Amino acid sequence: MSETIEKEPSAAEAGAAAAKTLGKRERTKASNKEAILDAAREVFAEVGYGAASVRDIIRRTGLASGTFYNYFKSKEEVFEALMDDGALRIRPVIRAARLASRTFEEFIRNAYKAYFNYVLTDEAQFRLMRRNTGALRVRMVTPEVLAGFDEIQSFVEEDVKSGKVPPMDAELFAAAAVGLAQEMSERMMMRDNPNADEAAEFAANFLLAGLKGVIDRGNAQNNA
Amino acid sequence: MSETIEKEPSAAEAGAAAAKTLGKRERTKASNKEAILDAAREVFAEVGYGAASVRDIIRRTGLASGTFYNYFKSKEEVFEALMDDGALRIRPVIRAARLASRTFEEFIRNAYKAYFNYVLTDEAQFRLMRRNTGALRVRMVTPEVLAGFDEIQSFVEEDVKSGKVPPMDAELFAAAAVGLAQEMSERMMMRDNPNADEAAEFAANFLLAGLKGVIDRGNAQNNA
DNA sequence: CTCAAAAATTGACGGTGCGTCACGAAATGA
DNA sequence: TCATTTCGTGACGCACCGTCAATTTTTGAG
Repeated sequence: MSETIEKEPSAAEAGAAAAKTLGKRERTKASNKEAILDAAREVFAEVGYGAASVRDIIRRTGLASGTFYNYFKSKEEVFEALMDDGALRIRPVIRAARLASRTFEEFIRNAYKAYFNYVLTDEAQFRLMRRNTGALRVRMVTPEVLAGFDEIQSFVEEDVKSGKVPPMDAELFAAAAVGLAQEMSERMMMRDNPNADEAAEFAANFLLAGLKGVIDRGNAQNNA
Repeated sequence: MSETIEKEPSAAEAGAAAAKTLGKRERTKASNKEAILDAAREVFAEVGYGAASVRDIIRRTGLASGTFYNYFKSKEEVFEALMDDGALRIRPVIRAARLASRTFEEFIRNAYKAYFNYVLTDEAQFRLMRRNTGALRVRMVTPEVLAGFDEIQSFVEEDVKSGKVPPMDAELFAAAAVGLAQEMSERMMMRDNPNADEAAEFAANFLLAGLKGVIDRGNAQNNA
């Protein structure tokens, strides 16, 4: 917890391009963690979660087996970290969409667009997912992403409170939004020429119309 | 591969209530498999997939460890069998809904109703699922169930062909239907007083309105 | 620059669970 | 009754897991 300000070491030496002025400790720690995450991503993508071993992962980093456990408690934990790591990149975008959007519709369109594009962009995560499909599936919509989508629920709840929208089951609606994202993104990814914007538009149209339908039909049983 | 017709054994003996006239071989094989499946369901539900061991499972049956492998190839296989076993109970209902329904709307309503009720009914499957939520999640919508929902895609495709509905991306639409089922059923199950019919109605209204919305908005880019 | 304390790395080790296999028991049907 | 076939058994070898004491590296103060 030393909050002491670092003094430039022997200066120069040029050395690594690491612009950050950090102790060597901190630097190798960060790079090791990154290396382990990268290796894990590869291995999980290649052989699947079940077949992957901690040793397989650590071997690729050149580190010793015991070192793995300085960074992660178990195979499961590194896997979850991997998922969250991916999610962390999309989460702010969804949050930004939330803050920037005055309309619910605007928010939905932006959020889906961001999400679908992210899914397509992240090549490693893509392969990771492809490899892990079965009875035990990877949660592409991780808790982190979920939290992002939960903004949907709160948005709906606000609109309900302000009377813009009749009382309805906001939780189920948010679940629908998440389910759409999960399943549609998965199918989209499997295609030859995936088009994120198109899929996002489809999803958004679907969701917004669905909302309207639910309201019109009067699924207004609120349980609050 | 003996296709020989079974001759009544020593008849009578009354014996087990097993009405079926089967050789003892077949009978114990069936009951063993059932016992293993039951034990596996319990164990997975109690400690989760990761922590469950094949020995934990087989121990509850009183059988020897090696015997497990006469019935299943691995832990993963028995898990999948468990999932399919559950799905097998709902699949015919969805299929029946498909055959009995002349309207797409009718089909959707029946299918969702059947699915949500199934999810709530199957206590063991319920607990199994509750226990297995995380980055690695259980596929409540198993491949078997998926096949049932794929009827949705074919139904839509038919309607497209017959001109009832403008050309659209039936695959993405079906994905949406599946995603709804997966995520909404999960949330529903976590509630204190789950109401399957209500949730099913919500989902059906949502899906049908969504379909309309997608059509109106002209997400008509077909890729066939 | 030196050196002792702190922190991180290492790899060998004990333990656990997996899947196989040779053997014995049970069922089949001639 | 008996040979054949099928199934159950549990010990065995193997691979992986997570730990830990010893070792190396880094740190910061003198």
